[in-house]
Amino acid sequence: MIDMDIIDKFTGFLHRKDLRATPERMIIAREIFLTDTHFNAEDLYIHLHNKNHKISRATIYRTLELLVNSGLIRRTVFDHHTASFEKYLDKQDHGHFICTQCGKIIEFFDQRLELIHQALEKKYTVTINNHTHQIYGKCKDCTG
Amino acid sequence: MIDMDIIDKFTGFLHRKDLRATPERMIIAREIFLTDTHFNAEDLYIHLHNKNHKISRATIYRTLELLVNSGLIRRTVFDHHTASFEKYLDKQDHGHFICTQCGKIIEFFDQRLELIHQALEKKYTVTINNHTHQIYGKCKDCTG
DNA sequence: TTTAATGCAAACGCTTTGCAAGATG
DNA sequence: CATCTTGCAAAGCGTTTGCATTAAA
Repeated sequence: MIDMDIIDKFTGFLHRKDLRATPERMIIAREIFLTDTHFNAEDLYIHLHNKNHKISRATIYRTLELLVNSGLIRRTVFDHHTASFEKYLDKQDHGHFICTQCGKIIEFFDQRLELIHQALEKKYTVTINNHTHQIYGKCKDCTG
Repeated sequence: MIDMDIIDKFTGFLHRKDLRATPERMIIAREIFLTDTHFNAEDLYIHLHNKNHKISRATIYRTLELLVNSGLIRRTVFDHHTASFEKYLDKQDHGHFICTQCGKIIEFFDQRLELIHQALEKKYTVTINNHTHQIYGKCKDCTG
């Protein structure tokens, strides 16, 4: 089960850091890994409360940070205000196309990006840790 | 004079939109185009007050929005909170490398990005309006 | 039983906005 | 003189934090 895998990885991370596997953390991790969308903290808060999991916003924010640090989810800021999160386990690096009309997000991948990064590291003698590549425009349905 | 050019373009934009070329707007536009760095609203506020231009933050935010809409400056959100701005007249499209240690920003350009965008437009039938490409890591001086 | 996590509500930081006073075309 | 813009202060919004209470190991 993929779920189990994720829960295991998260508890492993928590133990290594001497942190506790609380019910709240487990619920949050499980719910995130049952869905496959981009979401923000408030989405998650509402989703959890709809499922009768009364977890505070504070705990959600704190747990999202842990999940980011563990590498299990990725945080992206698409525009100003509101950070977006997505599951990131065993997922290949990708950019995002965001439709400015309907909000749809398309994940895209292009190997040439890797070449651009390599060239950059070489040219400026820098070390790359992470990156974000966001493209804004109109999707197929919203053009016209 | 490049300056004059920018002031002209801005007033042209304002007139087209039936907006007024107030002293505050002219001062802000001039100061932005006298410098060549990335800056945020607060930087600009302080800079203006150091030069004894007592312009309110509200007006700065409102004018920055106009300048973005006119295409004369570009707005980028590097990480959460605080939007960054840069002069964008006659400037080629570029990405940003941001050193997570010292904050230095390197602008980089790679023609292959254009190819990636073309492929994306074709593959998903989308229209691209703009994009941001940010790379985080350590610069030459901060590695080690 | 020690140390960490939760929830609450208040604080935060950047940005936006309502409104009265003032300036522009 | 009609309309737009300014400055102020207050509100907005997402996020973080201090603190007392509760719970994990």
